Amino acid sequence: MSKPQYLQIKDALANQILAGGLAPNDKLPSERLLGELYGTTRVTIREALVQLEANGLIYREDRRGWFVTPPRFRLNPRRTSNFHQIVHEQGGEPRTELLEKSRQAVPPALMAQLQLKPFDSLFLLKRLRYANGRAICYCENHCLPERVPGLLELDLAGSLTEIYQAHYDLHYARMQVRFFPTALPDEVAKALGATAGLPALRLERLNFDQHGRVLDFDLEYWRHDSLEIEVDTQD
Amino acid sequence: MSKPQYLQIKDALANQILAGGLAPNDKLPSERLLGELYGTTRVTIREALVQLEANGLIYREDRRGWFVTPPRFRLNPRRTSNFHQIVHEQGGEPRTELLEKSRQAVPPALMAQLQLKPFDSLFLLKRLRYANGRAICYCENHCLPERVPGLLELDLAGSLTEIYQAHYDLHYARMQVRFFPTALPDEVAKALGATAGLPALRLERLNFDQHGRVLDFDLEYWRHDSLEIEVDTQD
DNA sequence: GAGTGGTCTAGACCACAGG
DNA sequence: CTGTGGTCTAGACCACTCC
Repeated sequence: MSKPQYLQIKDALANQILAGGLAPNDKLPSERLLGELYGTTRVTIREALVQLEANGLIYREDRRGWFVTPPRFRLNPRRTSNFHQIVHEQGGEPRTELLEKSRQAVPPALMAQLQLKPFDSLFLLKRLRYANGRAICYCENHCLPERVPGLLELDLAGSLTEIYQAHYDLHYARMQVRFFPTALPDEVAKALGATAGLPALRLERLNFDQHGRVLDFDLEYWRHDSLEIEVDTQD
Repeated sequence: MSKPQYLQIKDALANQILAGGLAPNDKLPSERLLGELYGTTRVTIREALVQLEANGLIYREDRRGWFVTPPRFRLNPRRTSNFHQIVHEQGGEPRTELLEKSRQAVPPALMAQLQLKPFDSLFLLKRLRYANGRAICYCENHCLPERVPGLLELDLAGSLTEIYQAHYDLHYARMQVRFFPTALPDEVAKALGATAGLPALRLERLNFDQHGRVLDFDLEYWRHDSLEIEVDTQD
């Protein structure tokens, strides 16, 4: 009736991390060394580490090792605050990296939501969001060219919200948000430098401007250990 | 530059499930049989299965096998609708099982939020939420005895919302909700009949009644593959 | 070049489910 | 009782990081 070995090791490691004063982003000993310390094989040690990763207590960087997860960022899906603002308010150093910008035919799945016809086109931005040097969110913006002509010529490494405001006099007045837990797709995992199959939050957002018109559609994948969400019905 | 074997097998299995017409809750072949089919060992097959589980495409029942996940239920944290109502509206058969009811001293972590003093007591309910016979949510209700005297003598296998309304003329007027992805703690996993460490959504909710007073505090763990959340800022 | 994590093999034993 | 998934061993090779 006792716990399996890997859960005992998981608890032992968790205690070491929480009580032993390991700081966020500190590196754990190597898997082989942990195997010796706990008298077992790498497979069992890895099972324990994967459990801690699922809990969000540690994370890995590909082939570099296991590290202690820093605190989550708080998100309020009802507020229109942008990524840089949120991270900055909570004491982090935000950064956005532009992976790709292009003009594409509207994906069939988005046609209805964006009120478009076949062969209408969209601006597509693929970007990475960093906090304190750690990539925590992959983000696709599908923008209506009609609303934001010339968008692709602007500097897209910052906040879209601010670009909309400054160049087009538009802002988000309403958002339809939908999200659920899943795992990172392979390509997204690669972009984030994470393991394929890492638990993640997939978030979709349909944004409207102050005139009630559809403005853009966002698709985001957040690392499961990087955020928490708050909603107050009174806000 | 090709994918590792377990990801190829994952894709193959995903196609079999999606295209091959496996219905929700259908059972997959045994791990040993899959190992033969794909010419590899159980360890590699299991790695592929765990990936599909992380995606939410399949789930396991302890020692019974792997099954195709049924569709998620949609949740709106801003609406005060209760579990039975939500599941029923979406074509499911809801059920609530009472695991435990007791009166306990307030946990220190809740004292401030519930505006209580040390040694004040709380009613504690532990319950399981089922949809179509599948346990998808573990739920703890921490209720203020002052608001709902005699609560423990009532039938607690239904909706708390309705009990509050019918017996105490109280309803939720405001909720502070907070949630984040993590893994199931061991005890919760056992109660849900799930694997320890399964990805999950941990949800905390502080509820206020129509007089603006704190009413109760909920702690819930949802299977990661059982729900999706919708928020519309205009609602 | 040494050491790391990522992947994989070929077994084993156990506890439990189901007939 | 048979078969299942859950756990574990003791290795191996590779791709990559870091020095």
